[in-house]
Amino acid sequence: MDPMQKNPSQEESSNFIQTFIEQDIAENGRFAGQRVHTRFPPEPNGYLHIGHAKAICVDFGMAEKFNGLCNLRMDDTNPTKEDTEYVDAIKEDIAWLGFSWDDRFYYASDYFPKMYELAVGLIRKGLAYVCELTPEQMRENRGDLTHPAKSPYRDRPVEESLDLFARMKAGEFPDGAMTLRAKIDLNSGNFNMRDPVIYRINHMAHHRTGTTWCIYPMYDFAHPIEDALEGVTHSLCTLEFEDHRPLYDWVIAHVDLPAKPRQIEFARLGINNTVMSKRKLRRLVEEGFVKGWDDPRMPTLCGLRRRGFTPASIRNFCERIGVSKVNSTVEYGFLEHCLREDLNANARRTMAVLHPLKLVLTNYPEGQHETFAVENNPERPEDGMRQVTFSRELWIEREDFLEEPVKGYRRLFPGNEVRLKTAYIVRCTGCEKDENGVVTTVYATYDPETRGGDTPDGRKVRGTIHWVDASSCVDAEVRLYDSLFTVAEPDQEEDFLSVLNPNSLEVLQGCKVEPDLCTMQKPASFQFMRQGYFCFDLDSTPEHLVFNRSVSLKDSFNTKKKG
RNA sequence: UGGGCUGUAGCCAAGCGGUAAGGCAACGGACUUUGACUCCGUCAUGCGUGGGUCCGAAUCCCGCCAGCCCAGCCA
Repeated sequence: MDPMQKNPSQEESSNFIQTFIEQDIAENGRFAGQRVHTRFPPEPNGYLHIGHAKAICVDFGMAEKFNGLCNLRMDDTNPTKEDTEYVDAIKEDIAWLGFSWDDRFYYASDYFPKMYELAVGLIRKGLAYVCELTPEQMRENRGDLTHPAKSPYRDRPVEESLDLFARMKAGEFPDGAMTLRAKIDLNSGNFNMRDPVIYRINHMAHHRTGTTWCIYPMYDFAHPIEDALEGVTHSLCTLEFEDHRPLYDWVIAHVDLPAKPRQIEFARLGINNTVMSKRKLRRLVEEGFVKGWDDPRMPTLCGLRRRGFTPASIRNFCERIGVSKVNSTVEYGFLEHCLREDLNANARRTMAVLHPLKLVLTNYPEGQHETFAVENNPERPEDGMRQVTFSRELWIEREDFLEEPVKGYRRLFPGNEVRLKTAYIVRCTGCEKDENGVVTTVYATYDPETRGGDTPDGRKVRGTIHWVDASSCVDAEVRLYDSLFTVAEPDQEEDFLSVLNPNSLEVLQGCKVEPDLCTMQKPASFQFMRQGYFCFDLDSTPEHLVFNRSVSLKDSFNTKKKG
C-alpha cells in the first residue's frame, strides 16, 4: 500500500497539534510568513524503536500536512552516551520508513560555538552565573516541594562569572567543579525553573567535536536554540517535557535568537506486552536475552524490519493510533492488524509446509509430473502467475490430517474429500503409522476430473489445503516468534527480566517450500497459505533459506464451537 | 505536601453548547479453491464523580476522586 494513501475512514480525523498549528497560522502572529517547520531530534545513543516511529510520523507527518519542512537533527549535547555508530542506524531507519529530510541533516554539536556565545550574552545580561556547588551540594540546596532552592553564588558579579566561564571552557577545572546556571526563580514550584544548570564541565571526547570542548550545554538551554537557529516553528516533543516548556520559552525570550519556535507536547507510545525503554532494551541485548538490536523479537525498527513489518504498515499504525495527551497503551494486536492489512493487499502468496507429513496419491502414476499456474496474489492479477509442480508424493501440513476427526473438522481424514489448492480433489484412503503410533504417511486417491481443483459435477468440497511437491521442494528453516514476555504489562515489573518468555523463539527445521522462493529478492513478504505472513531473514542464503514469521493468519476453527 | 498534565466502550480516538464519528478487539451472519481475506449486522440513554448555569452540557463554572510527569552537572 502506498504509505501516503489515507485510510478513507480516517479521512477527516485530525489532532490537537494540527489544530494548534492551524490557529498559529490563522493568527498570523509570530509565525507570519513562515512555512511550518518541525524537526525530529534523536540523541544518537541507541537504536530507534516503534515509539520513535510515532514521533517521526508526528514530526515529519505534521510538516507534510502543512506542506512544510522537517529537519533531522542529532541532539548530541552529551558525549557520555553518544556514538557515531547510532547516527547511521538512525538515518537508515528513518529513510526506511519513507521520510526525507532532504539536505536538512544537522548536529546540535555544530552549534556549540554559537551556544557558547549566547551563554556569554546571558551572563552579561545578569541572567546567568557560574555556580560552584558540587552535584551533592546542589541536590542538598535544591529545596523541596515547599522550600525554595539556594545558591551562595547567585549574586556573583557579572565579570567574575564571565571570567570563570571562560576558564571553564579553557579546561581549567575538573568535571563537576562548577556549572553555569540561568538566574530564574529559586522559589518556583516548577523545579526546572530553580536556576537550572545550562552548562556543565565534561572532559570527555565528543564523537564529533573531539576534545575541542570540555563544557557542554544542557538540553534545556540547547534545544530551543537549536530549534530557533534552524527556523523551526513547531517543536513537537513528548509529555515529560511539558514542565520544561516555561524554561524553553524563557530561553527563547532572553537569548538573542532569530526565531520564536513553539513547543507542543504529545503522549508517547506505549504498547502492551512490550518494553520500550532504551535502558531495558539495552539490557536485553547486552545480557544476551536476544541476539541483537535487530533481533526480530525486539520492538526496534530494525527488529521489526527483520520480522517482516513493512514501512507502510508502521506508518499506517502511527496514523491510526492518533495523537493526544492521554497516557495510553495500544494493544500489540493493533500493530499486527496494520501489518496484516498491508500484507494481505500486497504480499505474494506461496505454499509452504511447516510441519510436513507425506501424502501419497496411490492412483497417480509414478514418475509423472504436471504443473499448475497459480496467481501470486488473487487480489492483484498484475502480480502474475507462477508454475507449481505436482506429482505422486506431496508434503501436507501435519495438522491437515486427523485419523479421527473432531467435530467440524473439514480437512483430511479417512473417507473424506479435500481440495489440494489449485490441483485436484483427493479422497483419503488411509494412513501408515510407526511403532509409536505416529502417522508417517497418508494415502489418498485423486480424481482426474477435478484438475485445477474444480468440481465439474458441482459437488461440494468443504476443505482446501496447501501442499508442496516432494520431488521438487526445498528445505527451509522457519522461525516462529512469540512475545518476549509472559505477562501483559512487563513495564510494571520491577525486574522485567524475570518475566521473560523462554519460548519466544521456536525454530522449525525441514520445512518444505516452493523452489522458486530461492530466487526471490530479500527482504520480501509472503503469505504462506494458512500459516501467516513471513519474510526472508536478511541473512538467509539460497542454500539455507530462513524465514521469520511476522504475524499469524487468524484461524477461527480452534475457537469456534462448531465447524 | 508544591508545580504541570490527563480522565469518552476491553484498547486507541473524534467531538469544542444542539442531543455520543471512526478504527482495533468481541459477537452474529453472508461469501469463499487460504477455516484467511472481503462484505453485512450488533456493540456507551452514556462521556471519572458530585453539584451549578442554560430551553438544552461530554462540551461552560465550582468542588471532589483517580492516574501520569517533575527535585540529573540525562535527553
